[in-house]
Amino acid sequence: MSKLLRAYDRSRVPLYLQVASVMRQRIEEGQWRPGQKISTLVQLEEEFQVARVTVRQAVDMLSKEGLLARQQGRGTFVSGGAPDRHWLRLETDWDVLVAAIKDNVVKRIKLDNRPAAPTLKEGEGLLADDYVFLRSCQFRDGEPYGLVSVHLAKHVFARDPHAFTHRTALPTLGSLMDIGISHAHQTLVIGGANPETADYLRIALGAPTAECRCVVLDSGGVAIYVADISYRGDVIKLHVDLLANARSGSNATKRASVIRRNGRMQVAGF
Amino acid sequence: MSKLLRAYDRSRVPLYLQVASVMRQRIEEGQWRPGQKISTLVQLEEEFQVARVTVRQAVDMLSKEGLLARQQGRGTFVSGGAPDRHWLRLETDWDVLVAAIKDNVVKRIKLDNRPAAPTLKEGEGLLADDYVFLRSCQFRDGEPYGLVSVHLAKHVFARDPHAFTHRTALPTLGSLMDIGISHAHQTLVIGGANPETADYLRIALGAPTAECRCVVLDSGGVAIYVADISYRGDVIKLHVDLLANARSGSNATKRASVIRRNGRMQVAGF
DNA sequence: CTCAATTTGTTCGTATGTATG
DNA sequence: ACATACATACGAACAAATTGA
Repeated sequence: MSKLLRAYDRSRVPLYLQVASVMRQRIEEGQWRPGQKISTLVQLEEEFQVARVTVRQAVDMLSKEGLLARQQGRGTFVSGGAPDRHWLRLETDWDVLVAAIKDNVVKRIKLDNRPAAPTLKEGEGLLADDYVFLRSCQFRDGEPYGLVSVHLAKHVFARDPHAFTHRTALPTLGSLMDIGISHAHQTLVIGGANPETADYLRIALGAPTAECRCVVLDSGGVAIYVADISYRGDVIKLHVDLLANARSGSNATKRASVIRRNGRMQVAGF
Repeated sequence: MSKLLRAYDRSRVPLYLQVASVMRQRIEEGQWRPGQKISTLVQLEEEFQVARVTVRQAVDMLSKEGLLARQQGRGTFVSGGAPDRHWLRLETDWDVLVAAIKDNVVKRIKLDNRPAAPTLKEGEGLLADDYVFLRSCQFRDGEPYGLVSVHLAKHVFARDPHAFTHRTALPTLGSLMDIGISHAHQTLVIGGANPETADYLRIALGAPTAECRCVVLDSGGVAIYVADISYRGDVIKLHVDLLANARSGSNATKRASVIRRNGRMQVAGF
């Protein structure tokens, strides 16, 4: 059995769509360049180990998308380059992050049912007395790309309700200088869109998303800001300077000693 | 038309699998807790706007996975908590990263065709004269989770061929103290498995992956290490301390001024 | 104990989409 | 273009187990 058929058994996505995805990927990566003649149907049949009609179905799709063009008797050609993806850069530093998102355009979402408090995991601090729940959708060119749910401690929200409801919360939070911030972290995992997220972001159910969680603790260890953000998986890009800390002069060996192998947790570079 | 059917139009993944995914997510998130009775088939029919048989197919799947248990006349129950995913922590600091992966177990892959040199993008330095290409697959409990392709400058490789072929390259590189490292960065985007990656990682074609690229430049700005890594998307987790830099004492406002809005690039927290 | 309501289990028939040769 | 096979999805009817009045 061929690689592809084994993969098909694992996925249940129609074969012609899988073949189309691989071909689209080749165009996006520049492996197949604009104007270039791609392999013949016979070659593609052999490579993907599928019937001719299946290859044709895949090529049909990409033709309709405007990526390929067929000419009877000549072959199939790449008609245009794929548009740029991964335009959204994710930041990993408080100051850069806050400065960067302070002008972001968002659309508030009205809520039917407001969850009272966030559910905090271990290491995410203590619950505040009361929270305000804010929700918004982020747009670019009229296209939604991020769905943001924020729990903001009520006593912090009360400091400047107008700013918190009309602008992104994090910069506003940063501008309240007298609130001591003892801790701020973010986590990211890759997930799949649930029905609600899929609907807001206008993507397929189960389409890959970046699930981000940002938690800010005040000087008393109370979680004053807890955000859960779902980004479309295809627009984000993360960039990390591995030597940023080393350059800023802290002790390298000391930091390296922080590593723990807690249970089955494992660590890797990315 | 319901949200789900609109989403179905966008995805072409079988409906029963989509329904199963949503239910699995609810169990993983704790929205449906172990022992709890979940909604009846009739309720699920209405919620997802699908036929009874389709709901049953989804429940069947999760039963086989051991997440749900059905009892005729009583209902369907959550049998156990979902196992912890996201066990692979991605590191964002050179020292921590190097120390952490130095004992990783990998399996070298024999190569048919060795690409001569990496393709460098802007800002990834200058090409070295010659490269050695190494490829390996990372395992945990006999399950593959990462596929690593490394271009290593030949003159660096020649310093300790045995170490570079038998251990992970990055720690070995770090141990060669006289090689000045001027720059090291990583990028991450979310991608989908191509046929080759899907085969090595034993995942579905197009299944979400974390596509990581790590580039190390020597003091002359030459790219001596270029790694392209594909991780299974479902096992990784990224954790970033937003205040790490602030704590190490560098000037916050100075760093914030680094932000550029180059073209249509946009920035966000995650 | 019986009865009715609830809930899952099973099995028709039908239609459509996918994939092969 | 055609015949064939299989998977997906629907709706509907009926069977079997559980529960509580």
